[in-house]
Order: sequence, then structure tokens, then C-alpha cells
Amino acid sequence: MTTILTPRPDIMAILEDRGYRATAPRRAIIQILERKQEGFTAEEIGSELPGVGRATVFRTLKLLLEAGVICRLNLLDGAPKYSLSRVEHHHHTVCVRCGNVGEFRAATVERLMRAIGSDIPGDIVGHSIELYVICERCLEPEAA
Amino acid sequence: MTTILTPRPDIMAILEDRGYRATAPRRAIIQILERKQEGFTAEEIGSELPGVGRATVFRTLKLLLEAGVICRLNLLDGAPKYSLSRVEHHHHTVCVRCGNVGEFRAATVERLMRAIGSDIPGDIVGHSIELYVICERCLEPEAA
DNA sequence: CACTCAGTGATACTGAATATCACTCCATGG
DNA sequence: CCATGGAGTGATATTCAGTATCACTGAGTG
Repeated sequence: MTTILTPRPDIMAILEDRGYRATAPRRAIIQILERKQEGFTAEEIGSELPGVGRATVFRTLKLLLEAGVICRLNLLDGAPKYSLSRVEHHHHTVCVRCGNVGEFRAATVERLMRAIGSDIPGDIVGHSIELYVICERCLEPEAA
Repeated sequence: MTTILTPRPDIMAILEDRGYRATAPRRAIIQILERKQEGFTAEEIGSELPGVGRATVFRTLKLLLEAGVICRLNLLDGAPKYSLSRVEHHHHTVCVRCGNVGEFRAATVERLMRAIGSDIPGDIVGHSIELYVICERCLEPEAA
């Protein structure tokens, strides 16, 4: 298991490879979410870009989602959050106190999924795993 | 791994144990969701009970959620769905075609979580695992 | 049997996301 | 070097899930 934080290559280029144009609003949105280490909401992005319409924010997030550049996850209460994908295939930790999002990779998870797959009727086409945690930063004040 | 379908004991009694009253709307809601094998939405329950207010449906689902009688899960597209919990601690399979919800238990999952826990900074307080599948029933027509 | 408070339904609202639609940019092809 | 057509956009309206509010009702206690 590892907690890798590799920066993604130029994200706009990934969208261009998929046939999308490199427009100003898209650049702006990407620039902002690249800096968000702890995950972000669509609203957050929108409010930092008053010139960009809500619809455009959601449209761009959707494109990035499809391209696998970001991922969408649910907090314990069901509230949605987005987060930049730093590694190919990974899962998330979400702090139930502060909402910070982390990611981890575990080869064991993939092996487990294959094992379970042979036991379940039907074809497994994907999975989502989220760990709800209390992160170190939120734990510290308790120790004091 | 097992796919157990144990019927729950009287659900209303569980709520009464927690200090809630056995009212008519609650009984009606519970009666309906007991029959829903494939999971259900709040809206679905509401529309089958025109006499019961939307708010009451959501309130009751929330109580059942807190009591652990039902669980809330997200389809791949983020659409929410509820499902009756038949076994103590379990995870879900969701068919990406028809939306049917199944549940499974895997001791391996719990062992895995403990293993990952020791590798992740902070305290793990919970997890959610969903397998996205194409169920047998949806697979059949393809074979033809 | 009266009182009171948990529970209820109607209604309004919020937050996330999509649909619609006229407008604009932009990239290419004449 | 325009002009045209489609990708992309912003404003606005709408949907969908869920919560807040609030006056009312009814179940169980004293």
C-alpha cells in the first residue's frame, strides 16, 4: 500500500487528446482544481470563477470525470465531492471531521476484488471503496 | 463469501426499542420496504403511499438508517438508493443495467480493512464498498 | 379525561446537477 | 479574408433528493 502524490501531466492536453477544445473557462477551472489538495465541490470552483457559468463548471467536471482525471466521491452524509486523481487506479479516504480527501493504492484490494468476483453471480464491472477516517490533523487536538 | 437473505425480525419493534412510537405511517412504510428485494428510492415509497407526506417518508428512512435496519448506497451515477439490511455487516452489489441491489459478506474484506488501517495515517472509523456488476438477469438476454 | 409532546402533512426551501436556448467564438474551406 | 457551422458558453428554468418550518393531531401518561 502506498500514498503516492504524483502530479498529473498537463490536464488540458488530456482533454485535447479526447477532441475537446482548450477554452478559457476550461483552463481556468483546471488551474483551480489542480491546486486543491483536499478535494473540492463544484460550488467551490464556481464561486472562485464568477465569470464562468455554473453549467460550464459542471460540464467541465463531467468531461474530466470521463477522462479519469478527477473522481467523484460521497462523504458519509452523501454530500458529493470531487478530487484530482493522482494515481491510475486508487481509492479514497475521507475524514469525517474535516472532509479532507486522501487517496491510497492497495494491490490487495484488486486481488480481493478478483477473488470476490468469482463468488458473485454476474460480471463485476467496477467498484468503489471509501474509507471513512479521522485524519491526523483532526486527531492532534484530541491528544492535547 | 456468502449471499445470505435472512429476514429481519419485526422492524417496528427495533424502532420501539429505540424509543420511537409505532405510528400508522411508519408501519405502512416499513411494510412496503420489507417487500422490496432489489432496493428502493425514497420517492418510490412515497408514491406507493399517497396518504403519507414526503417529509415523513424521509424522516422514517432516516430513523431506520440510524437503527441500521436499512442502508443507503450510491449507484454509479451517484443516484441514491436504499436497501434493507439482511445481515449484520455487509457490502453491496449494484447492477449497472437494472439497478438491482444485492448484498454480500466477505470476511476477507474485514481482514483487508484492518491490514490497510495499519498503513494509513489517522483512525479508520468506517468504510463503504460497492461492487458495480451486470447481474445474471441482465446478462441472460445477451447470451441469446 | 385532559395534557403534552412525538409525530405528521403541507409547503417552502436548499444544494447538486441537468435541460434548454440563444449567443459567441473559433477553425477551416472556399 | 470573409462566412459558416458546429463546439462551447452563460443565463435561466427545471429536476431530484433531502431538510426546515410550522400549525395541527393523536397516542400514551398521569
